[in-house]
Amino acid sequence: MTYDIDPLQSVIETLSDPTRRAVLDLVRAGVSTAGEIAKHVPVSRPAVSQHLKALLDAHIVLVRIDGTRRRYSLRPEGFSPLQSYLNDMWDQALDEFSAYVETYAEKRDGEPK
Amino acid sequence: MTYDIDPLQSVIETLSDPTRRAVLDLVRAGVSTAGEIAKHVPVSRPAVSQHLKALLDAHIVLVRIDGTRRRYSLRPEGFSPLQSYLNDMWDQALDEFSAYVETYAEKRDGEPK
DNA sequence: ACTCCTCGTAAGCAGTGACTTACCGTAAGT
DNA sequence: ACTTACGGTAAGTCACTGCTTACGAGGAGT
Repeated sequence: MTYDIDPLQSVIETLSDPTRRAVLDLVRAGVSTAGEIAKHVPVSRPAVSQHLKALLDAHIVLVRIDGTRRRYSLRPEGFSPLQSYLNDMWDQALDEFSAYVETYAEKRDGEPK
Repeated sequence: MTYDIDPLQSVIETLSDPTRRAVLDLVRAGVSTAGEIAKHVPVSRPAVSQHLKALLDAHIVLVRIDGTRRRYSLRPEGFSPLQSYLNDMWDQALDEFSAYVETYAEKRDGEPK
């Protein structure tokens, strides 16, 4: 991952790896520590650490230090950039649909009662 | 891109490339042909074709053949897997928030009037 | 039929990113 | 103090992917 000033880019990029999503799912499910997560995922513990770092950098996960452990938790606001992006898509779809309905209704038989 | 039976995986993976999102944005904006898109993007025309193929495979874009041209258009339903995934995240956030509110209210002073 | 235009596909290359092993720092328990 | 458990970081490897150039297929117009 290079620099990433763009929040949307970093969120999508981070979510695009399946293993990383698996890690995220475990965090979501309450498995909060790196070692514990590693037991449920087919990669080594350092790999999990690296994924957790990526999730942190994308701001979709939080750490709380707890003695020698680090407890990770979900940070749902982190998904906002992605959600906004999707909303744009849906809006567009709606706009085009209503435009289509309008022209269709007009060209066909004008205003239906 | 390997095989991808998983729709969520293919959508996220496809959206994760910035150039590809730029191509998608142009399609959204009504620039429907490969050659025309290539004029607005800092890569070669074949590169654009490859991106369009990826978008097709992920089912977030459609083609209509029009003589010697191919007109691409947005297919918003293609985003559904991603939207569902996000919804899960938000739901989870809501659940945890209300659980927190409940225990907090209970432990603190019982049911507020 | 010949040319022009549009565009997908093949092949090859270079950069990136997801892993692994090895290592080191640090808190907790005895 | 010593040991044990946790876990982040470094270095190196390998596969993948996004790019380019070169090519070929197929409609449209003359």
